[in-house]
Amino acid sequence: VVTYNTLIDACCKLRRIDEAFGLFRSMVIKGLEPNLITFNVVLNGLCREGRMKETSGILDEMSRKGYVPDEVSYNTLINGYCKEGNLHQALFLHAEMVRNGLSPGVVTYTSLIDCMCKAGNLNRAIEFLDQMHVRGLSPNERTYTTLINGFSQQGLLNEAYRVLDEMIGSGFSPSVVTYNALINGHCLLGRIEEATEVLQNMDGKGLTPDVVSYSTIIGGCCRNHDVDRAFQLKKEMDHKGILPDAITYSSIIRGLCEQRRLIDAFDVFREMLYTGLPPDEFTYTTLIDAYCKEGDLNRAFDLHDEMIQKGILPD
RNA sequence: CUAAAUGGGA
Repeated sequence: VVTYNTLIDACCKLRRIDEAFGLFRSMVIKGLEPNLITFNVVLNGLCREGRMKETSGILDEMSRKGYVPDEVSYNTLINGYCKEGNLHQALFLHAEMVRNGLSPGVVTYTSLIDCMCKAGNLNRAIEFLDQMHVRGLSPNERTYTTLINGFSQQGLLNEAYRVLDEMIGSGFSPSVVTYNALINGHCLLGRIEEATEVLQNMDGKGLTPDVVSYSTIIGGCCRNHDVDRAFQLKKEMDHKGILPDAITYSSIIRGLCEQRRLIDAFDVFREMLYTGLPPDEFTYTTLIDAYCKEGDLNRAFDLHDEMIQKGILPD
């Protein structure tokens, strides 16, 4: 059963949920009883795909077999509904888990805080943080990072840094993710200089900027119509041995398209192919959109066909 | 063996 659970989980994480279901069903055929973890893994697979409707069927199947959802099950579902933007259902499940005698833990609260942040309701996020303290729970590094990201996304950098201080004061070391959230906050305000400073200060904290750190700033430069600076940063990445990914490339392509530099954009696209990085749906959509806007429908259709041929489905 | 946080398109 453990082997199956591991395999099913791996399929879910690779977004091969159909194979996951195949394995799940074949367990029963082989006479293996799925356990609570199996069900949790399957629930998580559905949640990750945004297939929340299908979770009730699995929950029914669970209860038919006599399994009662545990904290992990609830956290999985709460997070799924949060990502879907269904705050109501997330809060309902939070109440239900308490009603069923389960104690929401730090993971539950971090999900709810993230949910509120993404909904732009930072006051509500802080309320949950306070509620955690009342219940004797301590936020962890991820909880703080979630909040810092929430404030950064809203352009409330002072608040974000206040949380950072609190985080450090509580004995936590900000991670690369924490700093990346702050970098993004600076970029969203168009303050690329500051973002770059944060990036540079990371080294002194014993942290190495990663592909996200760079892609964030590259995206920020492109939004500011400064593609040249984006190229500079891309060079710096190459120099440091940080491998760009599809997002890094798509950001640059997007910046070039916006400047109507479609020839350059296509060159970058070719470089991407050349380095063996598979473009994804976003990359294609960016280019197709740009060619359409230029009235070059032939190239747009060529790319459309190319993406289908590569098994990337247009949406 | 399962749950929470950071970057790109329309």
